[in-house]
Amino acid sequence: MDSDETGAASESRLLDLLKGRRPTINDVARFANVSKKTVSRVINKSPAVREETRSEILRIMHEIGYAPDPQARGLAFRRSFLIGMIYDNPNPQYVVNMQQGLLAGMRDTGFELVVHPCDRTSPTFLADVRNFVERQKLFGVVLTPSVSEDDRVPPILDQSGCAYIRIASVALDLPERMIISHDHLGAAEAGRYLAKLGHSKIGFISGRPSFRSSHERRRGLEVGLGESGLKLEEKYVEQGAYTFESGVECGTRLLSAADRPTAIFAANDEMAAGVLQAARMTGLRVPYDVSVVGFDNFQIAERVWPRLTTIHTPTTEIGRLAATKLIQGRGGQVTEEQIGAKGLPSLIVRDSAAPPIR
Amino acid sequence: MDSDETGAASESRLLDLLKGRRPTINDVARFANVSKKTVSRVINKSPAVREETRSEILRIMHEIGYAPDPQARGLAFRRSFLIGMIYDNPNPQYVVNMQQGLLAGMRDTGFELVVHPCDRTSPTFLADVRNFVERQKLFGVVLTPSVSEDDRVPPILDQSGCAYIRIASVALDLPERMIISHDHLGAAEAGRYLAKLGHSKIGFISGRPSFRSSHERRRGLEVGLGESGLKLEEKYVEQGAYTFESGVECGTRLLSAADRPTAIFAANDEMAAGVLQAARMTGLRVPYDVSVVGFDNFQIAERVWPRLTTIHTPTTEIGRLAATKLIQGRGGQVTEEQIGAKGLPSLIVRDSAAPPIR
DNA sequence: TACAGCAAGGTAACCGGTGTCATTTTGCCT
DNA sequence: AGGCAAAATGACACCGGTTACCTTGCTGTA
Repeated sequence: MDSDETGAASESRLLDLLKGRRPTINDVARFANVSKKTVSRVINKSPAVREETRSEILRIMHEIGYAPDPQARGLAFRRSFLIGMIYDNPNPQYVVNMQQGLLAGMRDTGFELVVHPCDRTSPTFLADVRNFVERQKLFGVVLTPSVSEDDRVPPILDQSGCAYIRIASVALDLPERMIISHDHLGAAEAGRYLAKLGHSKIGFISGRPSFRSSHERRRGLEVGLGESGLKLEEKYVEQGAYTFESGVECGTRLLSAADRPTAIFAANDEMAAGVLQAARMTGLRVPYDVSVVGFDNFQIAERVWPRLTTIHTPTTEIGRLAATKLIQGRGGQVTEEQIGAKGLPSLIVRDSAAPPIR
Repeated sequence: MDSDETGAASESRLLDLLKGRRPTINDVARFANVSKKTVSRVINKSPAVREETRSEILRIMHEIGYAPDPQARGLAFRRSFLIGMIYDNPNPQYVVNMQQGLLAGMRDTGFELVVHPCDRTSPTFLADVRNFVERQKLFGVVLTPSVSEDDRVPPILDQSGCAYIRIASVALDLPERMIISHDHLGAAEAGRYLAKLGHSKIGFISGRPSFRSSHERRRGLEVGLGESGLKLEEKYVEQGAYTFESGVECGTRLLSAADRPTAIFAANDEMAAGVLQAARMTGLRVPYDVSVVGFDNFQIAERVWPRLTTIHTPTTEIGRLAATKLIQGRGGQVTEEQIGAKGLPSLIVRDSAAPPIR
C-alpha cells in the first residue's frame, strides 16, 4: 500500500527524526500534535475524529510510512490478525487452490494465512486444534472437508472465541458459518450427461465415506440418472477412497466383470485417472469401449489420455468467498445470491466420454 | 503437549482460581510465589534459575495448562514467532510438499507457517516482500525457487532483521543461509541412465530460463552423457517453460523432426507428461519408439501412461531441513553431512524409458 | 443566563510478556 | 562468626497498541 520510502534520500523531515526506526503510533501522535488515542481512533476508523484532524494524521502516517504493528494491536485486542486454514484433504491441488482463494479474499485486509494440516483420526486431533487456535488467538479459521464435517470442532472454536467458516457440500451449520459447494448439482450434471449420451449401464466409484462429498456425489448422480428414468444399480457401485490407486482397483473390478458398465463416473479426477489406467490394463479403449467422467477438474484431468470429461468445482472461488465472509463477520454481505453461478459446479466436456457402442 | 484439561471437572484448586480465564505469566508467578521475571526465565530456559524453583514453576504451568502468549512475547522480543514461505513456483505439488516439509521441521517449536505466494515479475514485488516481513516482524522466511534466486531479496530481509534460508539448486549465499538441492546430480543420473540404455540421440526440454534449475538440469544431463562420450546436440534442445503445455509443444517439435531423438529428457515431470501426449499425437509409442525421462517424481509421474521414469527430488525433506536450520539459527547443527543421501536426487525407474530400437 | 448534551480529544491503566539493573540468598573461605 | 563473590531473584520500565473513563469546548434550549 504505502511503500514510497523506496525513494533514494528521505525527502521528509519527519522521516529523518525517526533515525531509521520503524515509526510507531507515538511518532505519529507526536508529529500530528495529538494524543496516541486519537491516532488509534483514525486507525480504527472511529467516527469521533474531525475530518481535518483525520486527514492530517493520515497524511503524516503516509509520509513516514506508518503501519500499525499487528502484534501490539492483537495483544490489546486479545485477538490476532491471523486466519488459520485447517485441513486434512490430501489432494495437493485442492489445498493449493483453496489457499490461493483464501489469500485472494484476504488481500489488503491486513490478515495473514496460517496453514494447519491435521489428521482427523489422530487421538490428539481435537487438542491439536484447540491448541492451535487458542495459542495463536486466531481471528478465525476456515475448515475444509473433511474436518469441516466434524461437529466436534465448532464448539471448541466457539469456546475459544474463534470465528469460523465451514466449507462443505451440504449445510451443516448456520448460513453465516457455511460455504456450500453443492456437489450433488455437479454430480447430477454428470448423470444427466451420461444419460443423454445414451448410457444406461453406469458405474460409480465413490470416495472415502468419511467425506460427505462422497455421498453427495452419489446422490447427485442418482438424481441426474433418475431424470431419464435410469437407476444406479448396486452391482455397478464400487467403494473407492478418492485416491488414484483406489480408482485403478475399483475400475479394474468394474471393467473385468462379465456384465460391465459402458460408462463410469468416478467421484473425483484422481480415481477417474485410475479408471483410465484400469481400462488400459483391461484392454478397453476410452471412450470407445467405456466412457469415464471425473469430478473436480483439477490439472490431472487435462494431463491424462484421453483428457477427462469432468465436473468443474470452483475451489478457488469458494476460498475467496470464505475468507471474505470470515473477515466481514456477520456484518458482511456475502449472500448465496452474490455467490451465484460462479460458486456452482459445472460440466466440462473433454474426450473421455462418448455414446456407448450398440 | 499439555492438554490434560480435557478432564471433566477441574481437579486443580489452582485452576479454579482462574475462573475460566486463560492463565497468564502473572498467574503462574502468583501461584509459585515468585516474580513474573523468574517465570519468564523458565520459559526462556535461562540457566540462572535454581533447579528446585524451575521444577516447581514447571509443575504449576502444567497444572494450570499455561502456555506463553506468542503475541505478547513477540511484542517484547520485537520479533514474531512466524515463519514465512515466499514462493512463486506454480506447481501445486511442489508447494504442498515444501509446506509439509517446513511444517514437519517446525512441529512443537511454537512457530507457525505463514504462506506468501508472489509474482517476481510484478513491479511491486520487492515492496510486497518488504511489507510482509516488516509488518509481521517475521522471525524468518524460507525462499524457494525462483524467488530464492533473486539477489535483490536478501538485502531487504537483512535490513528487516529477518532470518532466511534460500532453497536453490546451487550455492548462492553463505552455507548457513542455503539448502542446496543439487539438481545437476539428478540430471546426470538421467543422462547416465539413457546412455546406458544405449541412446545417443537424446533430446532435452529445458525449463523456464528464469529458474536456475533449468540450467542445472541441462548441465547435469551434459555431464551424465559426457561420461559416455556423448554430447547434447543443439538441434535436440528445446526451450520449455516447466508447464505441461510447453512439454506438448516442445515434444511435438522434437518428435516430428526428420531426424528425431530416440529419447527425451524433460526438465520436469509436467513437461515429460506433455511429451507423452505429444508422442501419442505423433503416433509414436513410449518407450518403444521413444524414451522419456522426467524430473521431480511428483504424483503425476505415476498417473500417466506409461508411468514416468524420473528423478526423485526430496522436496519435503529439504523443507524439513530448511525449517530446522532457520529455527536453530547459526547455533544450529544442520550440516551438509547430516543431510546426507536423503537430501539428494535419485533415479526412479518406471516404464517410460527403454533401449532404443536399432 | 444557566445548564444539559454532545462532539472531539486526552489520561492512565492495561494486554502479557521481556530487558536492565538492583537486591537478596547462597555457598565458601578464613 | 564474618566477609565476600557468585548465584538467584525481584522491581520497574517498556514493547505498541487499545479500553474505560474523564475533560474540554461548543451548541441549543429553557
